Amino acid sequence: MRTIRYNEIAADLRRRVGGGEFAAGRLLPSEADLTTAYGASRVTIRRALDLLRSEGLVDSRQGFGWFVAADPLRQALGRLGTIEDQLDASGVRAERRVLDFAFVEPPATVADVLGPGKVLQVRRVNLADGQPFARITVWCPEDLAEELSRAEVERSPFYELLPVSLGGATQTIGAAAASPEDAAVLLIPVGSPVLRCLRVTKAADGTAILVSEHIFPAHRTEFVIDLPRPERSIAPSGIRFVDEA
Amino acid sequence: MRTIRYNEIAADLRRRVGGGEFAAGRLLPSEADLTTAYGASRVTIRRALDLLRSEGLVDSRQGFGWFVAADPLRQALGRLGTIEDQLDASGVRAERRVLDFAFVEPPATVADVLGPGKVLQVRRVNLADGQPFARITVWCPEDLAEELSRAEVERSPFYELLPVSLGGATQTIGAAAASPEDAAVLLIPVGSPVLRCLRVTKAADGTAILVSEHIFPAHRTEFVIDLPRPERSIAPSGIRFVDEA
DNA sequence: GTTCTCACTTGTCCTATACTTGTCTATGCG
DNA sequence: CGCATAGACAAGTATAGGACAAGTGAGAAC
Repeated sequence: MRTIRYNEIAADLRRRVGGGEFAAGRLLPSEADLTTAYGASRVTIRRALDLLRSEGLVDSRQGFGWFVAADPLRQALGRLGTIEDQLDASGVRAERRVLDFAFVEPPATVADVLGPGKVLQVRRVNLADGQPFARITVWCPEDLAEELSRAEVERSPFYELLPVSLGGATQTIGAAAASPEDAAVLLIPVGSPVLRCLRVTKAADGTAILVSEHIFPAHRTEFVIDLPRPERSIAPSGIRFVDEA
Repeated sequence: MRTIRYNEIAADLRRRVGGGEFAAGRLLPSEADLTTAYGASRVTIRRALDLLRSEGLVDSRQGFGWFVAADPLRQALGRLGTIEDQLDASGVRAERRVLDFAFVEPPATVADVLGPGKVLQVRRVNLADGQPFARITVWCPEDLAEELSRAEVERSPFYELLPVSLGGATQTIGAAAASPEDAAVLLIPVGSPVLRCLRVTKAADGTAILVSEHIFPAHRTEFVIDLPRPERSIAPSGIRFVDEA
């Protein structure tokens, strides 16, 4: 009975990865180490690892190594994506409607982050299956927003329109009572609870390029955060608690 | 197991900063001191410090030094920790008060997660500097809670009392209006906005062992989440958006 | 008081080494 | 032809060690 070597190795690695020997986010031994450990050639080891990658179990970065991938669902949604993407992924028809498109002096809180100077302020409402879903205000520095048109902003998310590569974001989640504007746009009573998310998006070089405020009606929305096993994860999960009092 | 040195150093510094060894606003040892202390090169030390800066824990000024970031309550843990730890770390006196301690039939939503059978239900209020800060209800399966006393629960967080190793948690963050019970405990008006966090904690083997509901008054609290740069992150942060409608 | 100097700090660049994955070729075996 | 071994090279990463510029702060000199 002839067995396929890389399938054996893949099965063994699958067991080790799934069995928690390598927890999410941790590095696997290098291909060279695995070569000696399994007594197989590097090509064979790589075929086994490629198999595991195609299953979404592990991933690699050149020059760095192989590591255990997070839960595929988490992975897909954990990236810096738009809410529309996430809705699309769950089969909900998402729609954007621009209420307001103007270059203005930013509010103080926005100026603190983006620096002085005029900004493009876009007010939008997002609809999911025709229902108002989120009231969004985006502020973007004037020099980055020069080329943007109202139609473009209505059609595509900001992330796709800006001519810079994104570096990450910090999001603050809080609760608040719906303001009259929120209530009018979201079709909810004034004072009813809403989730308020303030997101600061940074470019790859670390400069803040986008500030956005998302208001969600509480009854329709919630955030889910996975806190990884504390001691095992390379990247800290990044949730922290803040008192703004 | 391969490890990345700057990640280890960052983890150690994170612990020292969060643990109060360096008080808010205080200077950290200079990079030169840290290189000798950790036996690493300056490049490595700086990568660790840059990591901590990206998390908002520390900051630096040329010619001056590295210091713990200004906002005292921002220097939280990130890890799967208790809110009390995070308050302690920032010098706020945290206090737990048990309101209710009973073995009961769980609500349906809790039974869905923990399975059938009686559970220990503990209602608590957390105080920060004497002010009610969070209203917490914890449900724990009866067989795990047999040895727990009311005094123990008042004294220590659940995480330290359970005889199992923790595997991670999933936390849901939503907004709601304060119920009469919330209002009475937190000293806020009925109907005012609150943050409602439902956390399911799992053991290392993946079985759910704890369900807890945390109610925070909106005006005092918010969550901060860092979404890392997509392509550089090993373990995605794992925030996802859900629609519960 | 003001100004200067000097020690010390971080910010930014460089070179160099070792190690990793990504990709390719050549070869043997059934 | 698929599977395996062996090797070579490119590209990326981690770390060490160094050099220099620029900012800070305290004390000396005036």
